[in-house]
Amino acid sequence: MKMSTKGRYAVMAMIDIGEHSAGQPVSLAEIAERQDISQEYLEQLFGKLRKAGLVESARGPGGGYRLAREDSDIPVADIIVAVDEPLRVTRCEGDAVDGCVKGQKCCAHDLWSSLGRQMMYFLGSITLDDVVSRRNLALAATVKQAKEHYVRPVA
Amino acid sequence: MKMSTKGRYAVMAMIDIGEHSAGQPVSLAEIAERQDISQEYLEQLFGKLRKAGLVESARGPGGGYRLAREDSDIPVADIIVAVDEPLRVTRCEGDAVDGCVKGQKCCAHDLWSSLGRQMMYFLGSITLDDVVSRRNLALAATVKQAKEHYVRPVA
DNA sequence: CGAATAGTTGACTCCAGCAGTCGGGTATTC
DNA sequence: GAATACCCGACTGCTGGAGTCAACTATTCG
Repeated sequence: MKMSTKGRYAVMAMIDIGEHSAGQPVSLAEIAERQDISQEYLEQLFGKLRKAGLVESARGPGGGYRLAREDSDIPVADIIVAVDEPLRVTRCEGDAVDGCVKGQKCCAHDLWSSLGRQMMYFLGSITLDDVVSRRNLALAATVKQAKEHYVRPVA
Repeated sequence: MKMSTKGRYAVMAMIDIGEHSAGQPVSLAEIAERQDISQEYLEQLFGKLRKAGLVESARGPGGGYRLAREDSDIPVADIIVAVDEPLRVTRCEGDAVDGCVKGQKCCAHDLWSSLGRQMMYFLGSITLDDVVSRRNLALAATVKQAKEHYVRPVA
């Protein structure tokens, strides 16, 4: 899991499309203007988003990008994963037990993978649509369960 | 919220102390050896951990560090926060609406702060003791609730 | 006392990766 | 065929993390 402005920008741009595309594709110039992100940078990001199949492009005048699927069908996690490179495996990362500590799984290994999973689940369960159509959020009640599940594994 | 090997190392080291300290302080040399982290780097980290009041030090021969509190009383979150600097505010971070987009709160703002909170809650609810005394974990059931709370805010 | 141990501090180097830019493409529309 | 807008790769600057080094201070123990 990784979070940078890259991922943030991508999500913002996707939301922008969701909000302003009325069937018509939305040009990067518009997005750049509205979201205050340089167009050149957006081009980079949208290259990846397109390859990931999250958006479709239309060239020529009147062209731009449109969402490949319903916004209620695009989890935020997909966007992040598409633009943020799969961070290099530093010691203890992902599910593989590559070089944790002396070839063995380090004592905190499960903690990190659990955290990563937690984040992915969270961002995977929230769609573009969710982000657009809501304001003020709070979550708290889930905490206790989170701990329960960590301490006394289900599997 | 930020995650780097810094935070990981710190947690590993703290666990190491928790496991090997039988009343006696544990020296950095030992930890460095067992966890395969350079001692010089550990020195840096422990400087912060000490200032944060998470460990106590004893100098001289036979010296080292010991946990300032019971391991069941040290949430992982505290450790991370102690060593990972409070990341600089890039555009849209923390709770402040500094420079999101043109002075206004950007459309994804709540999403990020919610994610950060989610991580903090998770790591804040897990103590050193939890990490040590468990294996294989899974959490999943919390996801649905997380989404509920995001989409239909309680407050 | 003095030597060995081990924490304390601050400055320093190295480098991957992010943020952002530029220039030249190619497809499409009108 | 001109304007629009996506497409692509290369390039730059720089921050911050990872790790090193050296000199210092406090404590123990013989």
